[in-house]
Amino acid sequence: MFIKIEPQSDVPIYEQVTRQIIEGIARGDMQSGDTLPSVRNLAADLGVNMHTVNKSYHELEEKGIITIRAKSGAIIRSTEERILTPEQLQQIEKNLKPVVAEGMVLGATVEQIERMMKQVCADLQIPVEGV
Amino acid sequence: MFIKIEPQSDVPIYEQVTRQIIEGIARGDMQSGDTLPSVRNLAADLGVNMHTVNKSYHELEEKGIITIRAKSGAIIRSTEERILTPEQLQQIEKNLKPVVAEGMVLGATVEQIERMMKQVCADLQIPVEGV
DNA sequence: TATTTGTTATATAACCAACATAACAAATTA
DNA sequence: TAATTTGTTATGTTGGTTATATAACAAATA
Repeated sequence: MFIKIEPQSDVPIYEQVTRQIIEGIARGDMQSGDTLPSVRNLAADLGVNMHTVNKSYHELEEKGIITIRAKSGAIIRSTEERILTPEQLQQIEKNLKPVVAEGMVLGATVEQIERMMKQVCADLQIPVEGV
Repeated sequence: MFIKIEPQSDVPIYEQVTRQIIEGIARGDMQSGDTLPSVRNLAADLGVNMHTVNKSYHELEEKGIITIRAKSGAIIRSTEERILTPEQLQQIEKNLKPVVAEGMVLGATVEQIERMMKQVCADLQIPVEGV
């Protein structure tokens, strides 16, 4: 798989797994309907504990990104199933706020931050008009 | 002061303090050259421990936002002193990435996320062209 | 001089991250 | 059907972080 763990990061391992799976889906490495590797397989692959991966999968389920079928496997939900709720939109905005605020206080302009956002989108290979 | 602590948030108290001070500066509630309250005063004000606020101040210093003068006080650095280093820009982009990626996977469009970013800027009362 | 300041030190309690091991029961596969 | 694989649950341990409390120090300030 495409996941790389940085053991001495301040980001917890289970969070690293969660983020990189999300980025993998955004990038198109994985599609709706695809099955994630079993928690044991991925854990062995990454050299981490089974429960660490399991925690990540449940975080993904809580975010509404995958469906875990007990004793069967984890499946990436289709985009149709993933309807953006107002709560999710609010959550994204809540996550965005401290990042933007810090950037501004450090002296970044709105234009710079917008440029960075487009750069991130480009990294995720998401088509943006004008990129 | 303008800081409100949510004790049962999953965000640590010292992190809440850090973020709200950053937002306060971005919003213009505090300006460059202003002195932050002493760690003891702010701690008493918020009903938290001295060391919790102290940790927050040192986080702000590490981010390059304030200067702590030993046995004197903490001062908000001027925008001129705060020159955006490439490392800082990269850090902002690194912080931005998981938020944007999650939004996209949940079904948000680039336009929606850009709109949210402008909303955040508006909350921070930062003038953006066309707002 | 007395007060206020950040600093440093020590100690404690609670919680979280991560690991290890084991067993269970349902789903899948051979 | 039998063996394997699956997520689930349980228990325990280790290490680190968060947050508190208390105390003392030395420099800056009033």
